[in-house]
Amino acid sequence: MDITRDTAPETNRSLPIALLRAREKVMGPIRAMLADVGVTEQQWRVLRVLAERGTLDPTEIADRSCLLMPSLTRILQTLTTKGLITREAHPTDKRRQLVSITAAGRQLIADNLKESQRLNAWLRESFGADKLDALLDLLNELDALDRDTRG
Amino acid sequence: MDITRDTAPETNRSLPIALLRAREKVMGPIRAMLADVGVTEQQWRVLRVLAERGTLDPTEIADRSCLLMPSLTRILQTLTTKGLITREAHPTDKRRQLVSITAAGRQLIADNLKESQRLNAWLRESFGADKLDALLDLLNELDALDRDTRG
DNA sequence: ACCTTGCCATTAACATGTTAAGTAAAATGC
DNA sequence: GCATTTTACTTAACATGTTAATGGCAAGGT
Repeated sequence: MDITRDTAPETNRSLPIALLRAREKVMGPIRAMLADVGVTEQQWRVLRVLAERGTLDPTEIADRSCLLMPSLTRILQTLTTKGLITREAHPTDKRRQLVSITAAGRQLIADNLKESQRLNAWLRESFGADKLDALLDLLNELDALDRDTRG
Repeated sequence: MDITRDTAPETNRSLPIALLRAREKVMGPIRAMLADVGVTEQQWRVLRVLAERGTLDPTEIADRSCLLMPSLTRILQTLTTKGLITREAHPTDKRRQLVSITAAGRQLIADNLKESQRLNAWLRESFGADKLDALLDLLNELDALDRDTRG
């Protein structure tokens, strides 16, 4: 009746679950901060990418912010309505768009940057800088698995 | 104009993004497998928990499968419709329910167990058992951050 | 020019994530 | 015993995740 030994590992040794819990731990405070200014975690990611890289087309935004195109389509609509981004047609390729962050968008980022950095600093201090770096290295290595085997 | 140096780290050094990418890397093949039998990743987690622990109330299922109650409510409805679980009233507490997996539910798990183990084995081999364990340790440690400081 | 192919973005349809509010029943306090 | 609070679950409303299909446009081949 008890099939525990035949199934996948317990939840704390299950990588998908462990990744989920860790992400929730890290994102909780950030979500709370962003909720106060009325943007979601995903919208924040898009704004950050645009602030860092400048004008981009949706495909590249999706890649850099880890969003699927259908989600991004809706998010860009929302951000446009909120006046945080602008969209214009690509000069030569009519399939594409060019998305830019507005002054209001940059202001929103500026307003939350310090708090965001505070949270990062707390994590680094409370978890340990060495462990945090080790964790990031392992995660990046995991993400690169298939790409490496092809090269 | 370039505010990169004043903002949070690049995406590959951003823990939330790194966790997201790593999770997608691990979950992709599992999702593909589950799609073939018509259950989602979350439904699979619920069935697994019920198979491992036996009859449970929704609150404990939510805790063990890392789902919020509103999501779980819908998932339990779906699984009931699919005939994979059954729900009965708690004998003494009328607020509660008791959820059990059906024979069909156990069969679904049995049918996918080997493939699931194959994917786990591939990950362990391809990423390295030592690294995988180190990663799980770090993730669990991160998840336990606040609890430790309170004790 | 024409046709095929591929790409960019959107839409559709369904499932889940997330927060807040609601409902019913149990536990608590006086 | 009754009012208050707490608990368990549900519902609502909106945003995103996910896969498949669609429409408009560009590129290549003939």
